[in-house]
Amino acid sequence: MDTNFQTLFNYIRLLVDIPLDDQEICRKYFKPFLFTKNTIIEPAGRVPEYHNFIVSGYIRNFYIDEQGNEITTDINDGPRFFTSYDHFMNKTPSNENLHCITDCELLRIKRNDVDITAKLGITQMEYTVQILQQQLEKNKQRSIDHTTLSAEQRYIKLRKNFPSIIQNVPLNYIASYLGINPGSLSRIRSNLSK
Amino acid sequence: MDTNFQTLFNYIRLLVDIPLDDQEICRKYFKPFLFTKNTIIEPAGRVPEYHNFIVSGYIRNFYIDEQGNEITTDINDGPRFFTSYDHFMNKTPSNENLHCITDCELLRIKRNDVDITAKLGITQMEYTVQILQQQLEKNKQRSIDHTTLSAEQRYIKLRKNFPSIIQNVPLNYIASYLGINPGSLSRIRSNLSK
DNA sequence: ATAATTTCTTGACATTTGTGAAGTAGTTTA
DNA sequence: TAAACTACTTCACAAATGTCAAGAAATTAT
Repeated sequence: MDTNFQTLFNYIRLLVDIPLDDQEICRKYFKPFLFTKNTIIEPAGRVPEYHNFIVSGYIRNFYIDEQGNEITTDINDGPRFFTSYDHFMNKTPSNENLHCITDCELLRIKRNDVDITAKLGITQMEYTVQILQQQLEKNKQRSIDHTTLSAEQRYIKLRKNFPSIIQNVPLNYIASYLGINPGSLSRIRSNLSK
Repeated sequence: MDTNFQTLFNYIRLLVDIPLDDQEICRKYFKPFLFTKNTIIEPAGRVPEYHNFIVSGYIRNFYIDEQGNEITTDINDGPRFFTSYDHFMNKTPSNENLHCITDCELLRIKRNDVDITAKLGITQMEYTVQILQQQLEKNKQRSIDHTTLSAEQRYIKLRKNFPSIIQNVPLNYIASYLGINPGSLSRIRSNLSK
């Protein structure tokens, strides 16, 4: 009994039906992986090799800026798909690293296999467009949050929407993701707990 | 001789070829509109009726927050497609108003007609996905800019990339878009000019 | 041209957040 | 268990930005 794929199918079913045939295709092309904490599963500078589904664990995207600082641009936990979408689809080298913050269980499908399975049915295309739209909406909301909310409000919102991230991800990654200095974030946290 | 459509075709050709047949379809379904300054072409609360191509002029998206403040979330000038993408595609009521900052020449296609023309060819689907990806990338970059750049740096970047927006759009809209208080933006501008 | 309106700037002061160093606590490794 | 490392907090001070009111400048309407 493979709970990885059950997790995957349950997640997909949130948006679309997934016929048995398609489940078989998934089982054929998605491969389970187990990564330990601090593994870089896709390095910057290369075209992403895989489309990833997080079964469990926490993964961040980060890049190195001109001053050599790590900038965390995204943090995700399972169950969820994630990838450097634009680079994955355009086959251009990504500027981002994908980093396992904790031990992670993934299901991964190779780029080429995505092209193959895409020809098998319209369902996948529809699903892909929906995922793209979700991602678009997420990025848009994030940019609005960062233009309209204070550092404290951004932290409160993250804590409310993703409490498990606060509990499982080191605060300096969270600080970078929120665009707040780690010291300032610490101060904000201590103010809030009074 | 219709310069509106020449502008449209030239813009599309930046990404894909556009056969004569498809040009005819465009001429059939896209309708020219002329709006005067300060017209709201799509109000918040409704499902967007049109997909828009700006031939000339400046348009912003804005919504009203809980405190009654106008928040400008996007500013576009021609030539360019623009829409409240997620609401347009999902047929859900938008929370955003589309506001002509200046007199605007548009080409518009109705939602239903997009569905019709989509069935006519794969080119449009490919083009749509590319536009979606562009939009996704733009939103992502914007959120990164707002987490990593100071107010002054954001203004400098906008001025560099879109000098015509600085010259043609009132600064309080720009300030809102950049997430800067209008007074602070004025100070930043005066510091820069020294 | 005058008035009315909108847009932009300026200034004093408040608040938020950044900076960098130091120190504490917790966790991992040997 | 000790040592090493990582994560987190705290502090004093600096810098950036917000707030709000007043007024100047520019634009639009009468």
